[in-house]
Amino acid sequence: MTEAKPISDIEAHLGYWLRTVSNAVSQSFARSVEAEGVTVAEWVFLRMLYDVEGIAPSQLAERMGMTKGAISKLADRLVDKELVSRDAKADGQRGQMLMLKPAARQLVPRLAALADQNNTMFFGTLSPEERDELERLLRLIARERGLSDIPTT
Amino acid sequence: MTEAKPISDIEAHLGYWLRTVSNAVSQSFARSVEAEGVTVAEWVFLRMLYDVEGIAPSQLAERMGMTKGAISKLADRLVDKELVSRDAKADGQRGQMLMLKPAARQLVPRLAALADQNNTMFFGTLSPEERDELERLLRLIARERGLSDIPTT
DNA sequence: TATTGTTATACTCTATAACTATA
DNA sequence: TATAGTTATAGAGTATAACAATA
Repeated sequence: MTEAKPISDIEAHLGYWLRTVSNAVSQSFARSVEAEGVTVAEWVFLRMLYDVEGIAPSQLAERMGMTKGAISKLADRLVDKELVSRDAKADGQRGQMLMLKPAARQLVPRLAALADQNNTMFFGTLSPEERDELERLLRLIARERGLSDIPTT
Repeated sequence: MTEAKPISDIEAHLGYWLRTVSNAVSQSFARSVEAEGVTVAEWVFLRMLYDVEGIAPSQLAERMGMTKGAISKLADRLVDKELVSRDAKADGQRGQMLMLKPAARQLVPRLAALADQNNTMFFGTLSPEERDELERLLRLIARERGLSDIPTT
């Protein structure tokens, strides 16, 4: 029989569980918003636009940690769905302006409710203190590693 | 100006940060194992096979939370790379047997080292107690939601 | 004939890089 | 002529479902 050399994976576990739980949460959420006709990435896109008057694709790309190309494609879909408008910036400014259309302003709160529902399903078993701690640790890592420091609130 | 109705997203935050951090960890790890010629999913696949003598594709699919089709495709790639063997089960048993080839037995510990390195990079700023707590909370959620209760160790 | 596995199809996500438009 | 954005290409991941093989 082949000897399985034991691998020290105390730390590897953390990455493993993080990925496992995150994927499950995202997949579940994807199913839940599917009925509203959007994907998870589209939800994040819309959610970000909800809090601002308008934003340039390049800026959104930075905030979402995606490339210009990816944002462009996402924007295409959302424009097709009549949820987002894409206009040239005013006067002497170069570039574009992405904005939510009225339909999306109504949609986002519904999606947010689904997000809450989904999160309750997964994190509801944790105590409020545990949830706070989990969020604190995740934000800590995000900040340390320079990940999007978007408030999102 | 458009009124941005405030959305209660205390809980939505948790899912958001979870996804953000998890994606960053996975992407970073993907880059790191790319040099060894494997993807993250392939790493998980190989890691699972490392601890067993052999396993049926169907069983692996269940453990990895993937469909048969996805496992089949993954297995194809790994067989092409000469890292995994795919043989009919012995005697009267139906189905197949996936096993690591010797090259993979040497590879997995190297990948595990990269995983440790990657995890240290992301979780190293947390104290040991915080890391334990993070893992405890993630495992708790995974168990509650019936996610793969694989020890992985 | 169930069960196991493969193949075909399709879509999202992501990245890179070449290309276009314009202030 | 930089900069902003689009388009083309490609590969990974995932899912569904039709199909094949076999104990």
